[in-house]
Amino acid sequence: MNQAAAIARFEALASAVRLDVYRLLMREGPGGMVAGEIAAALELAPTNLSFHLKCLSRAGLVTVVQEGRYQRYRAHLPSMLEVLTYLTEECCGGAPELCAELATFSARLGAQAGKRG
Amino acid sequence: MNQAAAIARFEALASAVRLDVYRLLMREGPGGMVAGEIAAALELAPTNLSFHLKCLSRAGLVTVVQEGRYQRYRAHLPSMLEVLTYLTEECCGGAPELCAELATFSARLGAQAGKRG
DNA sequence: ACAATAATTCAATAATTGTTGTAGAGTTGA
DNA sequence: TCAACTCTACAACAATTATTGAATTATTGT
Repeated sequence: MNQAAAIARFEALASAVRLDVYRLLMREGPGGMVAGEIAAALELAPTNLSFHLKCLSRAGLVTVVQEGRYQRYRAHLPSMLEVLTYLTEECCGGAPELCAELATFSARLGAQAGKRG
Repeated sequence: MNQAAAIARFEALASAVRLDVYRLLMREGPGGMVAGEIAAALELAPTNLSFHLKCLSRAGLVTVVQEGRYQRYRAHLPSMLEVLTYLTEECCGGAPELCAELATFSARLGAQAGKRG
């Protein structure tokens, strides 16, 4: 993961609308939601939601698949794992035992992400 | 943790300068760095660095303590834990076993944060 | 083919954020 | 007290981001 990709993901979550959308999709889990459902749940204008969904998907934080005339969105856990790994790379140069714990945590989140797709 | 605080933290990391600073402080670990050292390491103008450090500290991602005429900055792990918890609250409503794994991960990062202060 | 539905793209406007230079507040050591 | 040093506060300019409405693309069912 490079710096530009990490910034795109932080920018994506640095907006009230997008943070609400992402957390909603997190709560919804593997089933995901179609755009209209998200708009109804958060009371957003379709145009505005579309703008923010595109931002989230371009950042890699959510995935989209077309279902007929609907677009189904899902939170994408592996991309969050990548961000956390990027943040904590070479962490605690003077205290390597802490880094071992981070590695363990990453492995756990990674295993979970595998189940979600 | 509320939405506004979470947004402040994502905004804080959604800038190349601040992301570099945060990762540098992460690598440096508990010892932290004074502003001048950070400026030298990243080749930043003092005024500009000060602006970004304030943003990071107001967001709670770094801590500052005064040491004589120096200001020492350190990455603050508990605030990162809070953000992750906020993101994954009520995660995977339809698959509770995944949430159990997230709880485990949070506990681990929490224990680590305790050592760092 | 047609009308209805779902979602996006585009263009215009409003609002926010980043960078730079100058000045100033606090600390140190003689 | 004075000069040197570290860092921050303020103001001005440049650049980016968010929201809205109208129009467009694509799909469904009759």
